[in-house]
Amino acid sequence: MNIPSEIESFVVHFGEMGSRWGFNRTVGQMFALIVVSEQALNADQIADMLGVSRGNVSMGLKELQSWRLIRTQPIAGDRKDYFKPNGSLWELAMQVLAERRKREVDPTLSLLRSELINPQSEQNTYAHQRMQEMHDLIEMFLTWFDDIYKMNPDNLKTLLKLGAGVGKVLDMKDRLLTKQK
Amino acid sequence: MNIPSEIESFVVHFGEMGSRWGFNRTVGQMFALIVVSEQALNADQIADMLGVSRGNVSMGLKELQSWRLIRTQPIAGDRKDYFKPNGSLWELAMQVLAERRKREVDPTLSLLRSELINPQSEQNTYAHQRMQEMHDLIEMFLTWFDDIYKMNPDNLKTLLKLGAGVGKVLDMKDRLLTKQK
DNA sequence: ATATAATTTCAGAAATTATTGAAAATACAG
DNA sequence: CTGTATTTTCAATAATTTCTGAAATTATAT
Repeated sequence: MNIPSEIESFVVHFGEMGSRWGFNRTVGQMFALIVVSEQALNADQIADMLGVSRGNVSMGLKELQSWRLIRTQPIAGDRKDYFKPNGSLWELAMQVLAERRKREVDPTLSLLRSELINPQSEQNTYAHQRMQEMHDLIEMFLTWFDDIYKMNPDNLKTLLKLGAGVGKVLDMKDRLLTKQK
Repeated sequence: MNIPSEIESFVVHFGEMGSRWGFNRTVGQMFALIVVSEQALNADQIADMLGVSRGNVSMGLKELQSWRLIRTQPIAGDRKDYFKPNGSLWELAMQVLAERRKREVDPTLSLLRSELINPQSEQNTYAHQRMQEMHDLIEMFLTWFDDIYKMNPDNLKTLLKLGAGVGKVLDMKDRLLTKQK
């Protein structure tokens, strides 16, 4: 690996974690490298820095683009494609959440929906009830996520920082409304 | 596969999704099977129903137990271990979230922390700043998650159903407090 | 058009991960 | 303690995923 020592362990770590995050080692390393690089990087630079083949980098770039995590940056007088992160860290994090939801949760909801609409056996078996329960739970989470996803980042950050404190606000709302009556 | 047709596609699906969820195909199928079974199942039953080896089932059960997703249920007059889900679907979902957080996010936070405390180069490089930013973002998410995790399920469900509506409640709180002044 | 630069593709090789099944270990009844 | 039932382990093998590198394709400058 041919990269500055201060980022090496960071890049290696993202490679190791890559598999847990839905992409492979090289893709994880590529993402880490692009995120901490001030200048956009071209494919040859990435291949050289990580010590992997040019073909592998090409496939990895495709994958990161399909996740909408990177984009190209034209550099005047250079025909190569240069890649940089597709937005702020906050935007990248939200993008990862949205993409994982699409890949990890949506297919399960679809399956449950079609099983429940089109049951293979009479309803009210134990299994059927549990699938219904699972469907409703996933749907609740996704409705919440859709809602939250639409909020503007500042409100969302406020909400995050509030944490469980939001429960107190809900209580307070009730008390205030009661008093007003 | 030797299971009732009404759950077969559900079980197969959980096998396919398994890899995206951090465990392998067999473990995914085992989990699905245990969740939709009214009676607790023993290892031989599972091996037979899924058509996999006894050894594979033994390893899978270990893994599901390490995720705290299943537990044993003693059956009078039977020396075999019988397995059932370790709690309600809600509890299982929260458990999956907690476990994935531990495996997917905590290690990255640790790494960032140690890199930032013990920097390999002078601070204020671009890379250093981005790592700091990433650290702070992850820490914010985790603090939020810890907070939320402690809430009781009913409040949490209310909050989920409220979704972005929580923004309105925050606004209302401000308005009510202002009026009271 | 032609030549050159850059990127993508993909078959085969390498690396990794999952599975089997038989042997070892453990648990327990009589 | 002995014998039997049950579970676990793990070396060998199978299956899957990732990676390489050369050939094919695409893009662009002259």
